[in-house]
Amino acid sequence: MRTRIAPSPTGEFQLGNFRTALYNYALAKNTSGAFVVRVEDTDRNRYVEGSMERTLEVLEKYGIPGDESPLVGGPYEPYIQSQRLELYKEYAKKLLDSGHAYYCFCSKERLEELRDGQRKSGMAATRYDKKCLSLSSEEVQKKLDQGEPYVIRLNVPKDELIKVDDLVYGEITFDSNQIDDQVLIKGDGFPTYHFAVVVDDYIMNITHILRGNDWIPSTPKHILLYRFFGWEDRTPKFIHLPLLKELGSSKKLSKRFGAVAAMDFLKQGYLREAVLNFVMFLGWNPGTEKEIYSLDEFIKDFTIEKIGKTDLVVMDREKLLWYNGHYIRSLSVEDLMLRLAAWAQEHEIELPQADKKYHLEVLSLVHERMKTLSEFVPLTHYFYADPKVDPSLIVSFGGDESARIIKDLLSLYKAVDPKKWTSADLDELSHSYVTNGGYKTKQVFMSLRAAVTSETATPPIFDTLELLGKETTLRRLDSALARL
RNA sequence: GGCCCCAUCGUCUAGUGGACUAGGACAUCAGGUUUUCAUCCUGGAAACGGGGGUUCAAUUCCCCCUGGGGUCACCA
Repeated sequence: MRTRIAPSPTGEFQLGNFRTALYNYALAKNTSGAFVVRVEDTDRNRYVEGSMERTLEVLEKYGIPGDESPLVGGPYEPYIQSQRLELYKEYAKKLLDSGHAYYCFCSKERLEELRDGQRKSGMAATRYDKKCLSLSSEEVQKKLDQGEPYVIRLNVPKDELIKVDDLVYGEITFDSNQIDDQVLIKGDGFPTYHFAVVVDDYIMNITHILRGNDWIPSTPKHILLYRFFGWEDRTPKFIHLPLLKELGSSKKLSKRFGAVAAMDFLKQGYLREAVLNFVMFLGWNPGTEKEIYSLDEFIKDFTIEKIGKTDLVVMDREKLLWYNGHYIRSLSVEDLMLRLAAWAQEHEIELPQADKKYHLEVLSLVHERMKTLSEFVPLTHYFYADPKVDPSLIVSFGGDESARIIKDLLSLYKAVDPKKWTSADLDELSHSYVTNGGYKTKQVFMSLRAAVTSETATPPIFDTLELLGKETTLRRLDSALARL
């Protein structure tokens, strides 16, 4: 199978489009076909500089690059529509000649009036009234010669039922009277999406179209085009996918809830395999209880039959977070460090300085506590620099005896043989202090934790002290004591 | 509003007439892993929108209602 995505360079590549890309990629790969990336930059007004490059880059980063794309080329070059303008004109001409398309010279003002009038009269959908269809060829030629601006419209037949055969939704029937005479070539000579997509999909031999179900209503226009060109036998299979929605909101993805651009998830410290795994299940599932999927496994198991019919899929960011934690935990500490370093470098995030051995030890303590790479710094700051400790935090655990506890621990730890500065020894020593002093374990250990780390949640406290070392521990206790 | 689509726990979903006391995962709650947090383990609560049919039998098939969404541009 040959599949494609057709991103338009009008902004950042969003997660919804990314999901579509992933499914297209998987379908092509599991049939040893090709996944095409074709940039649809036919809207000059909305064109955003650099958008195409970033889209191609993000596909690359997630490991689902196009087999054919503006980046790597391919047998049907070019893969950027603005470079294929002549082609569209040529094909528009064919439709013009066969009477399936016509020139329209109506002004924007007239079209607006038309629409307003139709709306007021309570007409269902607003449609062009085919006024210019009645122009004689002489009149058309005359206007053309005079250089009057024009568009080319599709001549949609009256009173016909147009059937769309969708592989997940089944057969959907549309009344042609509901369909507008779609503009095919715009006033600036650029094709509209509807026209360019059909021409290019045909030329590029695309066999399956997976796209968001917001495209369902325009599919009959595309079907008509295939028919008018005489390409019925090469009409691709249509597969429409549920749209993505934000949890807690009634509508589409929103920045209010966090990242929406596929690239941003990476930047925020999500692992690509986690985002991939999360996205796979937004509209598809294998029908088994397997939930952890690598890209390769997904490619192997992905089938159209298992795509869900649901209309809207809510993306639950909590689940993504869980996936991310899962993948972080499944990494070795060494690998995690490599990933962390690469991530920090790529996104210009500053990591604390220390030698590799120390980093690894810190990492092994917070490994299972990290849900995103970006949590590393807030989770470990006290391993790298003396924290500012709020005395009241210590008091909130130690009460009136806070100063005494810290003082006792300080002298207790001072006497420890540096060679015996280990988690187990400190644990034993401290526990006997708690018992002998008649304290509550929580009172003592939480005071200690707060004094040394300024946090209430850390790895086991004696593991922490061991790694911090005797000198640092004493220094921090000393400074905490001074402020109590 | 016209047209089109969709409808199982809070969320993603399994389920294609009887094997369903409706399964899993996330989230949530309780307990355990003898200090916190996290991990891990155990357990709990949690759903077939409503009404008609069809059938010996409906979550599953049909119709209506309701609800949700999409789309109606010289944007994609």
